[in-house]
Amino acid sequence: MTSAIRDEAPAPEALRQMELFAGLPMEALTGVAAMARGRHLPRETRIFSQGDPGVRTHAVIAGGVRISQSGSDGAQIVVRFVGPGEMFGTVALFTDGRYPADAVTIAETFEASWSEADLRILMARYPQIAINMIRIIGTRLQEVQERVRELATQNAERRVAHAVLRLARQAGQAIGGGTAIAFPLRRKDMADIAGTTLHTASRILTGWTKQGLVASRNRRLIVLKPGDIQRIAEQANG
Amino acid sequence: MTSAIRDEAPAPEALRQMELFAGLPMEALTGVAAMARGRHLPRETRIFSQGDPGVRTHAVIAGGVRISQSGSDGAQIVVRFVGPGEMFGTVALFTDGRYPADAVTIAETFEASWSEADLRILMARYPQIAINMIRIIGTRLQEVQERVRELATQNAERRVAHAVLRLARQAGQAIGGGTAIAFPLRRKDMADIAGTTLHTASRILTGWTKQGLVASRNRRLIVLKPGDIQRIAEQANG
DNA sequence: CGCTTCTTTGAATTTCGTCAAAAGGCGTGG
DNA sequence: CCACGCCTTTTGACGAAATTCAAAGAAGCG
Repeated sequence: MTSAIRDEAPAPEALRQMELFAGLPMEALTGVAAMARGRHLPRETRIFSQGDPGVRTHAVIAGGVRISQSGSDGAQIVVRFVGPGEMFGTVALFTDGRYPADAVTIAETFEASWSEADLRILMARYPQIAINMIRIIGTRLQEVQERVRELATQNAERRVAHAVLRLARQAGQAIGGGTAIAFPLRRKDMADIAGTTLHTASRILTGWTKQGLVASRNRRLIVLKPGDIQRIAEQANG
Repeated sequence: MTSAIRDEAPAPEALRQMELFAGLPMEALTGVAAMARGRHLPRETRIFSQGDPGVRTHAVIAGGVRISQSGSDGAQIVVRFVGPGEMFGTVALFTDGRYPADAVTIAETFEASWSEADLRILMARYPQIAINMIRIIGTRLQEVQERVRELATQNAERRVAHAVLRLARQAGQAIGGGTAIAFPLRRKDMADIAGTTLHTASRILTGWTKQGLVASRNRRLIVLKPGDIQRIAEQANG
């Protein structure tokens, strides 16, 4: 199911919030908005698949998207979750013209996208856009690098702790006595994020639940004691 | 020891080979060369350290550089090795102004570097540079993502196999009956690249040596049967 | 030639993934 | 509203893989 519920251009004001277009004059934003394609998509809709040609750069205006990647051997990881104001599908831009991952909505979502050609025109006219893009990708690269170090050096519990903290920071909303992660997460998702199996992830999370560090309400994880989780994330192995 | 042996500006012709300045007119290259700072550095020289402020973008003209990262807990990984024509230190550009890793020469090296301010001027004048930069970082991001998947899903032997193949592709030179990796690698380096311990790396490599898949001559690894290594890299776990 | 650094190897231990199965939730359709 | 089936989560037992601990050999360097 890839059909849009309703199509419309995004508002220039919505673009102003986005890092890619930060620091642009209003007249530029109008031009950017004119080149955008906006789409409303229902939950669990595939936006693009690994290997698809004809790359566009996407941004979530509202809702959320899961980016995942599967290798030739079928093993899968979740690359990240994308929330409002964040870009996705930017990596393949100006490289090989194929998406390197799958993107699927995890809730009803309004997204905007631009073609590579249009973006090139915009960048030539407003170099600030290119610099913003470099900053965005550079930051992402650092984050992924961080993840590599985690995977290479830390045990499963620490990795899950990091993943939970990252999600809470990225998509946390305060609720009575804790921080809830906005979107529903299955144990399998947590496992794919932390680079472990759903069994290990389940064991760790139920352990924490029994200690009162976290709680789950209908698929949504609630962090009750961020300090304790932080301590787990930082403590040396063993 | 960070003292340069000898300083000089890089030749515009040397820049033409670099991906960052691909597709630029000669007159532009002259301008780029004028803004560069070139340095000759002896072996095992630290170019920058994790956390250093005042970020510049660097390129190796000749020689090689090891980029490594260590976490707050002391655990260390090798991010990558940088060879002639490749850039490094680009990630922090336009972000937080601090280097995210350590860079140390692994051989006598000639490197060039540009300040963030100069690069910004160059990009405003030649947007192609910005687009090249985006492509370079985007490609790197994909590679690192790949590594994340490897670490999350593959066992140590497969990861070492991937690491060896990557190095051979990047820095391999044909010698009698095999491909030698140009720079000296200790077991600890291999381990840090593959995300394991030097003990495990040693066991795996001596195993391969006994089977005749690889050989070592004074710290340099020689790949004798790339096909067999490839098979190990691709075979399912177990 | 002696010292330091790197590599190899063995044995014990631990972590984590695998196999297997039960229990819990949720929505659908009767 | 209840019963059924499907999907997810939990839990136990087991085994394989890799880290840790320990120490001996080998190689490079002054």
